[in-house]
Amino acid sequence: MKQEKLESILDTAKKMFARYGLRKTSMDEIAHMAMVAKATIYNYFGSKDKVYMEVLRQEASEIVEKISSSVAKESLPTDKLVAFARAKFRYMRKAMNLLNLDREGVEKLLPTAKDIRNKLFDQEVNIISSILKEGVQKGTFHINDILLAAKAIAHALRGFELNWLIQESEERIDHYLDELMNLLFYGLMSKERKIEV
Amino acid sequence: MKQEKLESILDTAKKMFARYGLRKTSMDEIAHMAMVAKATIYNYFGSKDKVYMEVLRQEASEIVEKISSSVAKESLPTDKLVAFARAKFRYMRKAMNLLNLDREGVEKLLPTAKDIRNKLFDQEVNIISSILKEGVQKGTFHINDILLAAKAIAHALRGFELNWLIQESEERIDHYLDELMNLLFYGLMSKERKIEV
DNA sequence: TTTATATTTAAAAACGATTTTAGTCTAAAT
DNA sequence: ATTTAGACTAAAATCGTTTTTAAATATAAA
Repeated sequence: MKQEKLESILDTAKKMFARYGLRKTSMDEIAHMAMVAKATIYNYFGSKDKVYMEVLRQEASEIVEKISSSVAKESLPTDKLVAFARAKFRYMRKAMNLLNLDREGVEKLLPTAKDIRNKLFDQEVNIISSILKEGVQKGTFHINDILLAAKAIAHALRGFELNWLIQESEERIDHYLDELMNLLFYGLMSKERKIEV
Repeated sequence: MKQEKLESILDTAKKMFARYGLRKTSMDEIAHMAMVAKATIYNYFGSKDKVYMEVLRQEASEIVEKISSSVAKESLPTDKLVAFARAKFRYMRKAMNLLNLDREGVEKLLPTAKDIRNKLFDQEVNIISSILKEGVQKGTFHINDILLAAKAIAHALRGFELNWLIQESEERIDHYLDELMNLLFYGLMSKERKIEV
């Protein structure tokens, strides 16, 4: 098993799935473009679906990675949370296959693909949790149930994910996202509130 | 134009669309079930699509109505906001046509149907705005840009809408919703926070 | 192991015949 | 003056069949 062959296969598969979708790209094409024999792909992956799943897995973990490193660059918990939200949407845009997943409609979705999406969600919750936990330890945040709060925030962020999928004006969405962060930090209740996020 | 005929048509159309979907219900069936002549439906509505749009419009305005009355029952701005969120999801569940809209996939969606959904969103923003405004006037809330805040909240709530469309565990979602409200009220920043919503 | 090639097999596309259905029209009924 | 039943048309959906495509396997050579 040469690593480069495996990478070549996944690389071209990723590009072709993104461009033509799962149904419209054949194993023969992938083999040809990746310059390997078709049998080799089957040796490595076993089936077309498994190739696709691996592509999804890669995109998902890439997103988690990018988000994590964006978050790590910040030191304040508040900045980390903002960095999280922004990075999530910036890099999601580029994960074409994870997105096309939605475009094809909810019911056609392979169960494994659903799992990958759920796992991504869980990882996001984890990251948010650790940000919140750090915030509590540093005394910046005050939260009773960290996990519950993290999940609530993760769910809320999905609303934005959905909205720029349906092609909202892009520019605006970011404003609302910033405002949501602002609200999350300082709440609606009467106290002085900072404006910039 | 007898009002009862018009209502009968819309009523049966609503039920049949909800049960069998737009494509699988014919004008002949609607006419037969509503006990009117097909020509009558065309007299009133002009086309099948227009009947469908009217059904959607009704469902949307019904939701707005129900939400508004739920909100009106509360007197405190905080209670109103919670009532809004809960009512929205309770009544959305029953608006099957508005939901099937999504299940059929984003791209097949009639442009007018999109408009109706956007209008519903705008109306939700309006209700939230007025709640926030009242909260500010009463001194309960402190918000710089009310409209911006309202939109951010409306977007966030869409995340939950999406999630129980994909059939999350139902029970849990409500918890996260409550927690989101809690976060919105009191924020993450360190101060004492009330628990019950 | 990997490759090229051939083979099997199940599913998707293509096709044409048939039926259904949106939308119109008319003459009779209310 | 509406409303109705029914007939009509043109377009779309459905259906049964054939053809093609593409996933997956097998084989033999490199």
